[in-house]
Amino acid sequence: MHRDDTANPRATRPNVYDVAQLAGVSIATVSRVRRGNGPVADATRERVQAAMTELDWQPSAPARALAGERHEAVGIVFPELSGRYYAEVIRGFEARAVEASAAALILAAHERPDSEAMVRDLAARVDGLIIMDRTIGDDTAAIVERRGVPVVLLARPPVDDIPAVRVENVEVTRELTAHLLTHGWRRLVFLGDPDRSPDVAQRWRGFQQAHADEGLDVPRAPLLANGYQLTDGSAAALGALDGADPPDGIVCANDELASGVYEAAELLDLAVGAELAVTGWDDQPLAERLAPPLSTVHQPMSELGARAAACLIDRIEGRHVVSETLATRVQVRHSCGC
Amino acid sequence: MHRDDTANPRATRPNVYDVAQLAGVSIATVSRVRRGNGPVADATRERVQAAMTELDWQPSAPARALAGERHEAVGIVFPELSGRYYAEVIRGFEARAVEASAAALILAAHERPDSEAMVRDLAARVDGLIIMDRTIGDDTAAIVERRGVPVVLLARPPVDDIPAVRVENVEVTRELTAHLLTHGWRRLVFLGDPDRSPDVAQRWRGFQQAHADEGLDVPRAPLLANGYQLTDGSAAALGALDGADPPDGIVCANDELASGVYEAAELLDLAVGAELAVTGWDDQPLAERLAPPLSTVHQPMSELGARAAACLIDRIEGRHVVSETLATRVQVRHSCGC
DNA sequence: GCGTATGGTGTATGCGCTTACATCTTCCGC
DNA sequence: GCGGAAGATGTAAGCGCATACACCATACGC
Repeated sequence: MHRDDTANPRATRPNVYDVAQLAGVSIATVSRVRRGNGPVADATRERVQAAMTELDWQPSAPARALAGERHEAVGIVFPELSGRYYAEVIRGFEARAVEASAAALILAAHERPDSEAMVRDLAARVDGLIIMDRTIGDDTAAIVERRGVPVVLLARPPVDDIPAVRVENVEVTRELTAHLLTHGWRRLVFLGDPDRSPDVAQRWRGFQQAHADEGLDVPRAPLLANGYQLTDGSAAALGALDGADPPDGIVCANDELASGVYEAAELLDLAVGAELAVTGWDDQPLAERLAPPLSTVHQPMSELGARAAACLIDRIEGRHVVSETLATRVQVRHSCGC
Repeated sequence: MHRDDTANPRATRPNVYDVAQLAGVSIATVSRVRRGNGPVADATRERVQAAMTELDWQPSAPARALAGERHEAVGIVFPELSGRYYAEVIRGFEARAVEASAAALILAAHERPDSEAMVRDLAARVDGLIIMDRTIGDDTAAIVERRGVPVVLLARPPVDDIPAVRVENVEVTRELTAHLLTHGWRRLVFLGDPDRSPDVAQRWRGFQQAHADEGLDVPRAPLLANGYQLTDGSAAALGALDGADPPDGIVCANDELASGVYEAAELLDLAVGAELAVTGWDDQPLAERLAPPLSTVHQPMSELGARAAACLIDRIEGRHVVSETLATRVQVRHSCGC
């Protein structure tokens, strides 16, 4: 025996040896019963199961991972957990992970300077990793992948052999912008920072293309906000609307920014929908509740996380997967004047 | 050597032996360099570090956990990840966990039938566990604790030796309700299910006590909703407002339900604030944006998660901790008629 | 009746790391 | 000049599990 059996067995967590001893079998049999593989006589199985219950034994996850080379865990790296979008993505991710009986690890890369190291540490404790948005560089993703941990990119472009799950951004923003332009709004600005998110970069491109399509001057620079929260939107909008040559329409990179624009418009006594067009992105429940109801783009947020998780699990299990683009659609309400 | 060195070393992840061999030292020295403990000559340290970098070595988390008996990971179990409240709590939790350089595991217990087993499985791969709200029973929490995994309860009452982190619910709801009553609203109902959440149960109690304080009939039953989303609120409110003896004020268990009540009021052509008082709970950013701005109770959502994580880490490191109750405050806006 | 599948079980090794302990140098004090 | 402390490094024994392989029955073939 590997341990002093005269000591109080309750002083520490039970292990296979304890169960085996109590059931009067070897650890191999205990393992076979637990895993449900290999042949075991019915009577033996019952004895072992009784022992497991009696000792309240739960196998050590690290030990299993070490012996079996599988962590039964997946991780997701995202920039931050503020705003509904990320919460929904993580919700979808977690649900799919649990369905595959894998533990779900999360890491908010934030603007943390050591995020690359943290990601690599995370990679050492999962079977696969989802890397989302503007968090860490493609090179780190490649390193993780090279180390044998499959990666799926989320809301960013695929690289080399690493597949990505994204939503359609360009065409739908083009359509949305065209909608505004054909309804007579002419001095549109785009609110969001293309440099800080691949998604936003694509939306900005769609916004520009719509102008080109109509033969209009193509906007050269977006209106930048400090972040993607309501207050960021109101601050940026206030500056633009109160300045020289104010816009008559603001295409926002998400719904929270749009809410901020509403706030700014209210302060400046501008009627949204009549004097100022505003559009969002995400189609959160709140979009419908704003006054006037917000025209926006619907994207399947939780499904995005779920699909990425599904792809990741496929990769872990050795199946070949390809990049996916999930559909989005313009959701017209009244903030565009309709 | 434990492995066939003629094989391509890149075919598998490098381990301590590879690093040790490359640096010309023993694995003990490699470990010492990595952990930064024990005495190591400067020259040796540099050689080892160079080897680690060259091989791009990341120690196996399971192996470390198995040898060191520490997972360097903490987990949180919550009922669901819909709604801002849970997202914020998890945000605070994750931030604090990472600060303590622990990985963050999440598990949505949902209404999953096997959630108890899932929690026990989760408990086998963390150093400590936060159990939130109505997820799993106290008995399972006790089992986890008895197995040597410290538990901190979140938004539910402490039991035995398991500390809890909560917000103040009773007094503040009493104050909020009294505010409504003294402003002339008389036929108040409480919207939420006390049986499904300890927090809501306390809020319901505060609601009742306010009536008793004023010498009024104490409401005997709350208005139940199917969940805590906007649509749940509107459905429930629609039924109540459209029935016999409609209420003139609705005290909601969270802001999303209150938004739903707004929707119902709109459908029935009732002016919130004038003909119908509505209050929420959470004080989400959206509360301020509703028309009229929502009177609600402010609670420190992300701090709740952060404090729980801090307590958990204290417990893991052997420090004694006591239960905490975080302060809340009534945030009067206009939906109560003020 | 003996050889041989086959089901049931045990033994022993390895997963990659930490660490107590052993070993071997230096270098200092007297 | 010698004993011994202190520094530097190596050796080996686990941590708890999975599993290849060995082993022992029994049952069946002919």
